[in-house]
Amino acid sequence: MTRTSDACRSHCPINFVLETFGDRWTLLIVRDLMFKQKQTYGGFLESDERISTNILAERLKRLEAHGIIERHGPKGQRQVYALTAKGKDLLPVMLEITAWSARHDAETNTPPDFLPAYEANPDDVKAAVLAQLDGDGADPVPD
Amino acid sequence: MTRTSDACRSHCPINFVLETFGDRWTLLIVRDLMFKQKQTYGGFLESDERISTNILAERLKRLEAHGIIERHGPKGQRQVYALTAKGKDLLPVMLEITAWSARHDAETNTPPDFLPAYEANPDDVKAAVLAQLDGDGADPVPD
DNA sequence: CATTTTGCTTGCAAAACGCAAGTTAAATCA
DNA sequence: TGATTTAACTTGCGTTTTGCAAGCAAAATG
Repeated sequence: MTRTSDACRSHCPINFVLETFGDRWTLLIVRDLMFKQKQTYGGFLESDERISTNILAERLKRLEAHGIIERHGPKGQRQVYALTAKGKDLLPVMLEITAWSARHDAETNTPPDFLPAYEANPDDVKAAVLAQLDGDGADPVPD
Repeated sequence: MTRTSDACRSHCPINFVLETFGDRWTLLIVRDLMFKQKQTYGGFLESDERISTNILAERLKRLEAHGIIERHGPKGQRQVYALTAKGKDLLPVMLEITAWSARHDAETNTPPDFLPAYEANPDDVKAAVLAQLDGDGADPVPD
């Protein structure tokens, strides 16, 4: 088990996000919560990248400790995970990452209409994701 | 030495950046190149987070292999590193990361005037960074 | 031309990862 | 209602990655 409160290396803003998200798995959980309507342990496990169970359990604890997600449900029982306000606030970062990959990965999963729509009006795309996160039945987003 | 071409886990755009930047060090090198006018091995070593020499050498190779940076200089001799167009194109991601940390890290190094300026006019901030990268003597940026 | 600095490699212990196999409790079903 | 399946984790263990320290060769400096 890793320490939950890493002695922070600096308060550089880039380093600050690396202290929480600087590994190959953590951001995929945020992606699943933000874009893929997944909110259970089993849901995260099913994702294409095949996270292993011990890593997933540890990352969920870390994300909760950092105030990015919260878990709901009686203890010892099935949990439902959700992004906190701080977690939802990562949306602009996630969308810029998506846009960068759309520009530079020839084989990206991102649908071809995402990039022009996002560049023309980023706020509309953000609003659509947030609306869906806060629970309407609108269309899914990026990838 | 790690394999330079990781079998990619998926072409999800979030995962795509993780394949290159999903560790605790790689993005710090991009930060140094983009915001701190560092472009040598020794410069990167001096940063607050204290990267070790073997990790730095390996990450520079990886970044070059992924087309994010290029090295200039006769082989075997002192190299000067610079961001490629693909690397510079990470600027929007870097600025959104900076903004998120400025909002959520109470002890952030980011100067207090960055956030309002960036939110009021992100394009001006981007233009200022790019101008400096492409070599004028303007004011430094975020932290 | 001796000394220091720079750019990187090597070795090794410690930590993190990733697969597989448990374990425990809830939901489903006969 | 008792048996079976499913979901949510935990544990063990071999492999990979990290991170500290030391080494080394070439260039810069004195």
